[in-house]
Amino acid sequence: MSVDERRPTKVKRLPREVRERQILDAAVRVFSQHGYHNASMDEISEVAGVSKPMIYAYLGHKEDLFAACIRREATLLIDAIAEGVQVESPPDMQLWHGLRAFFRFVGEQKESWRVLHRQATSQGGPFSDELLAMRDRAIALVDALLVRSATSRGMNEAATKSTEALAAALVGASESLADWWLDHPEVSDKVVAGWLMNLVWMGFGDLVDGNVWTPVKPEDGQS
Amino acid sequence: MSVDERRPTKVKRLPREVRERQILDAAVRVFSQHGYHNASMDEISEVAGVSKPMIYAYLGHKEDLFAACIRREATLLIDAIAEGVQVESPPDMQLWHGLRAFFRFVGEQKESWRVLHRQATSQGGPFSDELLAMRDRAIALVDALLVRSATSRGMNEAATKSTEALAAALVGASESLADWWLDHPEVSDKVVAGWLMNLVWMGFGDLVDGNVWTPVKPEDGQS
Amino acid sequence: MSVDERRPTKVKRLPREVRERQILDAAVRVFSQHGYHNASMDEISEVAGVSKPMIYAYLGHKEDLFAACIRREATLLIDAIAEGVQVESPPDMQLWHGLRAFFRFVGEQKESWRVLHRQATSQGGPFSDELLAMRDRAIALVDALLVRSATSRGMNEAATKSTEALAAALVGASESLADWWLDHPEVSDKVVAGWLMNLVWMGFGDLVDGNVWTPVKPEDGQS
Amino acid sequence: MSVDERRPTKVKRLPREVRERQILDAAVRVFSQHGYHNASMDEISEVAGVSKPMIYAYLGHKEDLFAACIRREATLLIDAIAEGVQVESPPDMQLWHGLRAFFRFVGEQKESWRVLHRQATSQGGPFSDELLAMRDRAIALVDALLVRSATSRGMNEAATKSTEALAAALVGASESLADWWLDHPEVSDKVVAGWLMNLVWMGFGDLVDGNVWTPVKPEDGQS
DNA sequence: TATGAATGAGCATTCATTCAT
DNA sequence: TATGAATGAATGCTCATTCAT
Repeated sequence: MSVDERRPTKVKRLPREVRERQILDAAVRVFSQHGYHNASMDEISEVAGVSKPMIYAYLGHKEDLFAACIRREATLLIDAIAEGVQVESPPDMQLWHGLRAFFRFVGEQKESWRVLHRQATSQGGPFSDELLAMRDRAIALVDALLVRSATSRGMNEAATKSTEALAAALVGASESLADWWLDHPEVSDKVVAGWLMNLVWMGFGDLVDGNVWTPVKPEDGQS
Repeated sequence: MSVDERRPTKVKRLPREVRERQILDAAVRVFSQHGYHNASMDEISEVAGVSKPMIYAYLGHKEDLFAACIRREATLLIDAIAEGVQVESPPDMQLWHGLRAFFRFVGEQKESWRVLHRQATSQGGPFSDELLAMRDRAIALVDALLVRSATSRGMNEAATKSTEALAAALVGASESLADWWLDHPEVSDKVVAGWLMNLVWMGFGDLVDGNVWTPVKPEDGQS
Repeated sequence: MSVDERRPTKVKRLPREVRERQILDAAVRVFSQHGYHNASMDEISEVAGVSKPMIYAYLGHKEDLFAACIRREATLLIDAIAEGVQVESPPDMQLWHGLRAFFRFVGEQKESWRVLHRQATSQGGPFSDELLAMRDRAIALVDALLVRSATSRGMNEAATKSTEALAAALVGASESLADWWLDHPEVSDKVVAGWLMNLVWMGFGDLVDGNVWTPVKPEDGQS
Repeated sequence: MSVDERRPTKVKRLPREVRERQILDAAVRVFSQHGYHNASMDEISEVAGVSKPMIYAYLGHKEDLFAACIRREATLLIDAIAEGVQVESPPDMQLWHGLRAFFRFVGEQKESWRVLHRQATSQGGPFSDELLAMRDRAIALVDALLVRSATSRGMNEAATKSTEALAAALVGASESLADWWLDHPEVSDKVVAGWLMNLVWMGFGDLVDGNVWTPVKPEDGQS
């Protein structure tokens, strides 16, 4: 058996499914390194150990290939988070576990995260649509969490209006913090998640409780 | 035939300074519309009303040109923020005015913002370095603010370690919220800034005060 | 799982002859639709319901395949014409029946005709040789007819020299008229054949009879 | 002067107009040799002594380039014919001079003729439209000639219906005869034109005069 | 100063063709 | 017999960049 693996016949003849995974793996790697535009199909095919025609036959054009990468990685991320969250838990625990799962994913799947965050956010191309949609979904989920939480604590008007915006802010903060964390691996994911949790959850709690910050002199806020 | 025809006004001999501004304006516009890679030097030269060799003579290669755009726009943003902040004010007011200036800038200079946020973040060309440096500077400023604030309120250890990370989170939250706001122009910049201020400042205040969130059951945090 | 599933009827083991016909049919169809170059072996194999390796095994390379198509269809055409012509008849009747058979074939086998006329004429691949040879054969046949006819009516020198050229002209006229006819299906094949017959036969008859057209002023013909 | 021509500066800097002609010349040559599909832009650029980007800048995509070739050559042909024909002459003389001009053109501009006849006729591609249109125009002109002629001689019904078809036949005959002639250069263009003129003009004259050919036994024509 | 003219170099894509099974 | 899997080799096209004027 091991001999077979060491000396593959000149041309490995693998089932489509396997090849597709190989290709996607290579593509994620290359896209994550060079970015969408600077990534060449040649390099991907080389890294995948597969000729270009196979890529086109199985995954389609460059754009399709990229979209497939995004879709796969985004699904992985979402699944990871979903797996972490317990639906029955109170909102804060859900958020907490969601954040932890998120940071764990970022820490373990650096390349996936880079593709998702760096490339797809960039701009243009029909794929960013796909990713922005998933980002919006994440925001909506957080929003729902915030709403539930606020409701249970007695929502006031100020909080009501702001939940969607704050959900967006939280997602952005998570992304940015994830980037920061990649440069500071000495901190554990648990700690990082804790910081963010404090910032956001406590801050939001204050808002809900009517414990709001306002400029000392109201007129200072005038534009 | 006549003297006028031999020296048509078409060939304007403009001072270098003016040409450079024309070119940068055009470049920002085109980069912001198509993204760095899809923007072609041809289109930029056309929009600028200047031939390509001039662009190369004045601003250098495409990368240089892009970096120049980033630099100019980032400087504008930073100046706008700096102008809003009063150095003598207490930390919260500084942050408040900084945020307000930031959102005002985003609202008024949409193209600039798009170039800064979308293009430069995207992929690690040599230019993103430039931008990341400025982003880091912003983070450092916020960090300093947080430190000052925490110090004045009696910093505890938990807060000390976290300031830089939280500054990064805040910057990310601001960016993300700015994007959200561009899709929800019905909200005033003041209100948006207020939301973020509450979230962050109050949350950070809680942290400093030792009023921290922790998982209900500590063991839940185990990975 | 069951025996039936292990030997699905899907894999028909057909005799070579049948497969070849399937393939040729498909090839004629595809070539006639897209032209030689734009026709892809993939599409042919798909239309034929046969995998590509089979095509190569049975009919050889693309060029060979095309040549085989040409040969088959040209043979069909020639047979159709030969069947119409009665060898015993006088030359004019032979030509007449030949033309009729030709137009009938064009009307009934449009795809065959398109392959023969459009594709093969077009470009000097090595296949067009094959077709040009058959075309030359047709011209030679017509030439023989003209010679016989002229001889029987007392050939003069002018006619002698011209028969081969006129045969070529007649073949070209037939082809062109066939194309015209495909766009004017309201005319019957008999009528069309009649027109051409008149034009050519009568004109040739005049020539043989010495009833020739000459420029009014001979010097007009000088170049 | 001659020295300058022998040692051009490394990069000749010619006005656009000149380059376009060079490119078109090369394109006609290459297309005529290899056919549209087998002609590569690389070879054209090489033959033209110009880099590919210039071709694209000046003449556009391959299809556009080909269409430009067709258009130029077709215009040359039509102009050559138009120049030969004297509008005031009687129909037969017009046809005569038209044919003579046509054969002269074919003899002198073999490459042009090959591009026009072989390539464009082939099929598919959006360019053949362009050429077919010009062919139709030629047919229409001949048709008009036939109609005028028939009218002046007392047109009968049989002739009336057939003119358009016969015009198509004549054009096809000319093309085919031109091809034949290219293989038989020993015959003068004048003689060839004379043969065709006789065939067609006399035959058509017979038709107009009611001197028609019919199958000996009418029932022979039944299908 | 200012530009039309020119190109090297690369990239996505496709297709006929052939193994290994 | 029959085919899914695999590729070498082109080819059309684009773009940043630079001369020669």
